[in-house]
Amino acid sequence: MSKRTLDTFFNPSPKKAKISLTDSKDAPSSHSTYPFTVPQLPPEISDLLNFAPEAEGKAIIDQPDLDLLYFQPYIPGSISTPLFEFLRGELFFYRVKYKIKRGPIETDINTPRFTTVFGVDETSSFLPDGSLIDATTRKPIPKDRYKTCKPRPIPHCLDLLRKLTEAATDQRYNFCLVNYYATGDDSISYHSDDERFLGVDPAIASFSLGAKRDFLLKHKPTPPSDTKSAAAIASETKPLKLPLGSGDMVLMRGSTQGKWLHSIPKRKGGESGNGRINITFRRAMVAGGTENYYRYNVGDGDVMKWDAKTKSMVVWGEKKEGDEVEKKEVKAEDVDKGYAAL
DNA sequence: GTACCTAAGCTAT
DNA sequence: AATAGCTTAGGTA
Repeated sequence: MSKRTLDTFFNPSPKKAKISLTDSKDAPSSHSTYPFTVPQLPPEISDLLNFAPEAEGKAIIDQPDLDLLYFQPYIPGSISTPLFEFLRGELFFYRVKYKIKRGPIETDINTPRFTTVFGVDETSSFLPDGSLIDATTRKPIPKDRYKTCKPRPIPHCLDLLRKLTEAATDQRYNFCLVNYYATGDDSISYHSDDERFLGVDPAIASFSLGAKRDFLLKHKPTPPSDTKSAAAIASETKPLKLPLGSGDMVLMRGSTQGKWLHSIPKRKGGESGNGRINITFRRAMVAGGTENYYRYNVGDGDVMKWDAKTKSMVVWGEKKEGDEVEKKEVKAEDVDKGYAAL
């Protein structure tokens, strides 16, 4: 005879039967374009994200054409390190390689940072099942809309941050770029995120997690002018240095991208070895933006994943013999506007 | 202040 | 956008 109790007789188990893993609210994010699934944030992190921003944003508008809002920090201090370690440990990254030609000499560039990207431009949107529809007609997109990439939906863990950031900054974002700077040798040189496909005066929210790194901004060179004072030129030339700490967020808006350059320079010692993650949210308006971001932030190289044992990014998944993957070469001419990081 | 050393910044390719 | 190689800045004794 069964040992079934009265209690279980009158309270039959509610689980097992119907609730599948993929329906569950805390199911990992998966998609045909992901090399592996990405877990959702543990509650001890996501619960506290709702208390962000921890500090009020401070406007930095005291220089010509500069419009920043600096949250120091934005992410509560109690979760910035756990969030950093979660993302470093759970996301897939790429070390993009390409060639540049300087005069007659061709040089191999090994991008000095790890990157990954999610999102799709305003002309398309993802359905819950992961398929892409046209944003206007709500019908499946034409097969040739994205010729060189397969857009990836933003995983839940990053999409939560995206939504909170939209609310806090009164802006909309459809792309999430993530960069990992493993040591002080990783960097990004001066550039602007002023691609045409972002539209005029784009707003870009940039989060820092992990090791502290200097963020340098300087005005773009201005055409010579007789009417400009030496002091005015000096103020446009002097770089501004923000010591970005874990949890900080910088919202760059208005004419900032059009008129200023920014970089994360290489650094000796100190922060080296701890690693820093940068997350940017931005809004691409046309399909060309999607092609560009995937080409230069995913590329066609190996998938990399954090290895806790060696405390480093290692190639994920072993290639078996006999299934060589064909790789396309990136042309130097296409690279100039390719990167958009910080 | 001065000499020395290293990190940071600049620029042509 | 990245780097090498050079110049300048900054710290230390």
